[in-house]
Amino acid sequence: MEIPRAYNPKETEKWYKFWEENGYFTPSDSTKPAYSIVIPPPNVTGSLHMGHALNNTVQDILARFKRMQGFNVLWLPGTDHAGIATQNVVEKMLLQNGIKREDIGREEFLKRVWEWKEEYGNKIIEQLKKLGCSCDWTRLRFTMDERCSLAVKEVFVRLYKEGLIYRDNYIINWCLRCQTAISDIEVDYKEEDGFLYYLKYPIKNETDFVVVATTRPETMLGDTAVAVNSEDYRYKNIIGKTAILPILNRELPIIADSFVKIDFGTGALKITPAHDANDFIIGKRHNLSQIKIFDEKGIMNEEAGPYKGFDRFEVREKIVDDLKNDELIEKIEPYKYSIGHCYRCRTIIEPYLSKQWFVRMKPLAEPAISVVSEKKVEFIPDNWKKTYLEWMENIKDWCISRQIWWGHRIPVWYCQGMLNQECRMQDGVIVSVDTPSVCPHCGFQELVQDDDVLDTWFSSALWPFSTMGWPKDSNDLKTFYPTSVLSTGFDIIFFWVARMIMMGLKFMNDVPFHKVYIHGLIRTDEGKKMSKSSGNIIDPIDVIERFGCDSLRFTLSSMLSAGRDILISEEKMESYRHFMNKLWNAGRFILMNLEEKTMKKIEPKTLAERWIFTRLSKVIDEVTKAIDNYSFNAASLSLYNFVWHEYCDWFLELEKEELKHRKEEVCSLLIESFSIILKLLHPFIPFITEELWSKFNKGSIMIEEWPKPSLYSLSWCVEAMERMERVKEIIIQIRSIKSIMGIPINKPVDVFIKREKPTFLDDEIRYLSKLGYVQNLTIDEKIERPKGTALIVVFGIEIYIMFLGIDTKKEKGRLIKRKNVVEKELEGIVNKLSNKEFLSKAPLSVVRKEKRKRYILLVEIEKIIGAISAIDESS
RNA sequence: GGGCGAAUAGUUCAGAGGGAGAACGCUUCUCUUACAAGGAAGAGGUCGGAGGUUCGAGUCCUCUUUCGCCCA
Repeated sequence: MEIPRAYNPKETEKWYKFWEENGYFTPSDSTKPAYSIVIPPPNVTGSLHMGHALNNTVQDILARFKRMQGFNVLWLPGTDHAGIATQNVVEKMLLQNGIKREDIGREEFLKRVWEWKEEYGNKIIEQLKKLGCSCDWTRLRFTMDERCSLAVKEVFVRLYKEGLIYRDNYIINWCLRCQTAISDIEVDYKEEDGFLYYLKYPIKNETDFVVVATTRPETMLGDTAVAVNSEDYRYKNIIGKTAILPILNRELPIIADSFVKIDFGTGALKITPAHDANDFIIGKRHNLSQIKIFDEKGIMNEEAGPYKGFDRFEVREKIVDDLKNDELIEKIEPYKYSIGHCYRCRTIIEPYLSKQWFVRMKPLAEPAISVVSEKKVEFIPDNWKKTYLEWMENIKDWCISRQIWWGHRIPVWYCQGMLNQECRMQDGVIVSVDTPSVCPHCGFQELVQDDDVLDTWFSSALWPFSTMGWPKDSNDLKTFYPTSVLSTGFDIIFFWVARMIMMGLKFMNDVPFHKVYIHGLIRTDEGKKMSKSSGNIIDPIDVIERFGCDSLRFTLSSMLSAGRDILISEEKMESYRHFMNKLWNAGRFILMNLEEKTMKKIEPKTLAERWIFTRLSKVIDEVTKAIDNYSFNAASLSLYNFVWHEYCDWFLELEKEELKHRKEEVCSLLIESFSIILKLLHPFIPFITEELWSKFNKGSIMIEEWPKPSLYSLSWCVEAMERMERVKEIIIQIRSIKSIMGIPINKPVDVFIKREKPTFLDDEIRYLSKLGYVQNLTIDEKIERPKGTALIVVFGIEIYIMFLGIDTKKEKGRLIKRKNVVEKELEGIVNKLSNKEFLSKAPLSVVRKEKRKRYILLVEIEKIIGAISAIDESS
């Protein structure tokens, strides 16, 4: 049978449809042990980037591997509604037609978002299919679908009833562009160049001033106190006095608080409880009033007096000018300070006093800390555990309400009547899974639902069980929860992993997954982050088009060493595409020799056969262990090297000769060995392996059984390995010496081996003649160095190669060079072996090994010296 | 300021107590009957620095330099 000369990935990628149509992605046999993974749901607005490609390649390798190992595998896919991001996308689209979301209202806007989702939201799903992902698409989920929404409401209500969700006026992070609160971890802090302004506040009824330092002078308008540290002798006498806020002439008590750092600025701190998180806490401690000076858009309100109506940053300049005029600025120093930005839109975040919903985290965090310290959830690599624990131990309450429209509407209604004591006690708050028609407290019929929606991560936190049917008691939950492993990047350990663990423990009474595999970031070959703005993005879909999906996957997996960033380049993709071509051609070679597909079970016969099946057993073992340990790079590289440099370079070459004599047997062995190789490679490169498999075998490789090492006797294996290593080494040396002598590799030579004849098998002699181009081989213990030969010593065996008209100068030079190398090595060994402590303290096996090495090197040196003096004598 | 990680061949990385390795790149030879996206041979490294533990240290410990990331 003939297949194309060159590997064409496009031809192989058709198999995806076949797998899906045959239902191979759907778990079917519940008698098998379960293995489950939930996909980290990509944003519904997203398109596949290299990070997705990496993460999903990992999951697919595991899913396919476990499926072949006989597990009932569920890989549950889905997408995330991505509240703010999606709302932004649809808003932008509407704006192109001049429509603002406020123009069409909430209901209509949401309708448009859903329409958008139906039309464009499946892009990334299609891309995952292109990547070969074996997800169970019959269970495709969306964080906003009915099932997940129900879970969200249920969780909210239960947490509220337990007092773990509360509503409070608090300093939150307000994004002026997104027009919503965001949580603490959604704020990125960046160092920026700014100024430290020293403002002089007069002290009431005195001529003196207290000088406060601030980076945000405009916030003075909201100041309600000045604080100093009671330990600070400079200020001891002013505690209890009153300062006068310039411009507004507000009276500010001067208070003492240990939070104030004596050595920062002047040691006196202006307190703005409504616009700074620390000041807010100090304000609470001292019962200070909270004055908001600007609205949600950053525009000054009436509290700002003369500055009303201006933007907050304009006000900064104005105030500084005005204070300068009044000589109330002592100095302005350049100052680097860390400032928060919205992680989504980069806008500077304002700490803002606002009424929001919060989750009380401490009680949820405690059990989530235990399961990780007790290794019920294991991080791979292990060091992420520390990051996780540190964050969890210092966790703060989670602000979950968002002032946007797209998302899970908070299941809270406010009674507009508050007719009785009970209702007033509850502040008219009704929390319910189902939409209430009357107030359960007072029976009033006018109820208004909370406008806000929940943080998208709130629904993501429930993902491992909401997707499986919770709060119903579903079969999927019984079978597949807890999941086996979660694969993700370290950037969302706090956002997502931690919250899933907390929610899983709270509502399922069990961890959501046993292992968390954390992979590195994809970077460019220069180690830079890929980003749209630097234009250095490598698009996985583009790579798949050009190099094939399997090349991409194999590139990623071969670089996937736990916890390390991955630098990719087109060069690498290309080199792994070469590997695909190599594999393709190995298959092609076997096919070309095949007369019929039927394979008989044949025992390996020749040395090369015994050797390759021994090696294969070892490789099966290595690869299985490597995948089990998440060492994807070790698994792929071990397969790469085995296939290319052992199977193709040696085994196939040697079997070419065998094919001439025992075709049927050899074909069976070729198919058997190659089929095992294909199976081992299948989780990494599913398409090419399926395509090649289909040429030799019936059925799909996807549902084949994972190979197990063959059981051969140890001595059989050891002998095959040793002999093969020896004959390979002799061949390599013969080639090398020919190359040095400037003789073509394939020029036949006569070779003499000083050994008893029976120490070499016929197989070995044939291999020497085939791959070493040895013409006449003499094996005899009594050989004395024949004239006109070059010497090599392999594992202590003297071997002479006859060259007509040998260049004795070159040969002498070569021998001297070799002698130097061997002498140096020998010196080290001799030193070791003459060290008494080494002899007495090192393990016996090591000592024995060193002695053996010494012996072999001594023999080689002796022979080399002999050869050199023979050259000297004859010249 | 606290934490984590990295530093090994020109490049990207593996190796985690007993012979410094791979891939890519480079040099030379080679269109050989599966594959020139191939084959063969080669050059290239005081394993960031200093100390220590050990019979023995890329490998373990301490300190240090440089770079990267996270948290405050």
